[in-house]
Amino acid sequence: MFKKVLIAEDMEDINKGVYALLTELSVSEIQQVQYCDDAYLKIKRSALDNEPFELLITDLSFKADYRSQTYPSGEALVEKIKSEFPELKVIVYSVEDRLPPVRNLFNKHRINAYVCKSRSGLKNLTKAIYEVDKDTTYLSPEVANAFSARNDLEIEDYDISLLDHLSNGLSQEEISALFQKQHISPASLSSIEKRLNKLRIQFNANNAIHLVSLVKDLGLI
Amino acid sequence: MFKKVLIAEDMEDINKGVYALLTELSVSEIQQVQYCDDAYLKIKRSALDNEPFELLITDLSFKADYRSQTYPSGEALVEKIKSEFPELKVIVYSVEDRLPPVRNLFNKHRINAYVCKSRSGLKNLTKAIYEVDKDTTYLSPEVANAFSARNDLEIEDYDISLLDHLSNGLSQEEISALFQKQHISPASLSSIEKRLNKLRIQFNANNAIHLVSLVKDLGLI
DNA sequence: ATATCCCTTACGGGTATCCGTAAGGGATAT
DNA sequence: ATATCCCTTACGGATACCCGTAAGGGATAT
Repeated sequence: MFKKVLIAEDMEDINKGVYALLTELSVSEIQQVQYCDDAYLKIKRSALDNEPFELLITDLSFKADYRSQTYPSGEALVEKIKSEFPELKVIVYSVEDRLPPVRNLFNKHRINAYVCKSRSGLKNLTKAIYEVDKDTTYLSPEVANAFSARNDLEIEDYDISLLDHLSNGLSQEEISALFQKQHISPASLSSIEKRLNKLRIQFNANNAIHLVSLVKDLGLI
Repeated sequence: MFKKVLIAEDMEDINKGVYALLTELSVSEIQQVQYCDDAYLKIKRSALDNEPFELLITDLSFKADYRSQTYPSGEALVEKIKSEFPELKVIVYSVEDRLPPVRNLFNKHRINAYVCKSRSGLKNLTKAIYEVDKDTTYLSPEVANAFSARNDLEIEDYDISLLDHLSNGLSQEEISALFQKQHISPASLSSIEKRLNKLRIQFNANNAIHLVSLVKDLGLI
């Protein structure tokens, strides 16, 4: 079982709950932080001291306050950590239960487990810790079909960026120009129109506004 | 100080934290539920038994699970409670820190206090309990300017419904027809265009998609 | 080499939206 | 009563978006 674990979670009470859980699992060294930047510093320091953490349990959303942060979100922290310390296991523990963001964490950042905060969050977190200790991954039941069921159809990064630009106020013509400059293909206005048409059908959207509204709710952008 | 308090919060650990806090404040009777429907039933029952609750502390978002609920959210619960038991004090305790939803809770449902879950959430919750006990309202510092500062300019219900219809995929023409049927004025296509133009300027939006995207992020719809 | 398929692009017509102008109507002030 | 102001509505042109068709080009198969 893990000996040295770091908890990154801004809310005191939850942080305490996780701490209590780890104590029950007889983890000998548990450290807690309420800011992502502190998490990074602690991990960095412990690595330099040759006493590295074995597991990071982190939330996704951290309330911003007067302290400005290099890593404002759990995702930013995970990205940095996993690129610099790929051997450090990471469990994300968050209320987010939309599938695309969860899938992203596994695909892009190679996290080891995802647990939804919920009525039985701590129970699932326990399972996750055991699984990750055994070098397997774990997915909370709430988001179990993040991969298995082809729940939302195949959406490529291209589509995401297209929708993102749209939601940020760019016209289709501007997006076309932008893609041309960035050498992203397809870039023609016609292709963009076609792609958006495909997406509208896929998501049963009446028009572009509806489409963007839907994918925002789904957490795709 | 309150003697009989109900906590409605789906997450176990937070529920426990609030319970502990109330115990410290020597509230004699504390009951806890993890579903809004249970909260309503308990309140109803206690009223019938002539031993009514004096205070409800509730979250806003409750994770949906296999149990289908009449009141799926804290807001739905609060609306029902405040209409049926207006004398029951209500404190909302949630992570939501966008101003419009918070303002709505006070304006539409006459809640007594709003506390943001955050690093110092429990401290603020304590303050809120004291204030509400003294028959005053309380607002968490994170959302203190929900009323004072004219933070987002004057947005009427008309605008909200307009933007909501837009985000649900209706064309401006369809919205015009709908408003005509509902005898909502102004209903003409021209007026709707004008209103949207005003909103675009107000929110610095490039186009309608951008506008809807922005107001969604702000929590207006 | 030719055929076939798929993707990208170009084009054109129809529709929705954007935007300015102006007419009508109600409320209030003079 | 008249003038003024404000809101609603109508209209028309410009632009953006929607949608179908078709041409070109690369990859693979025959």
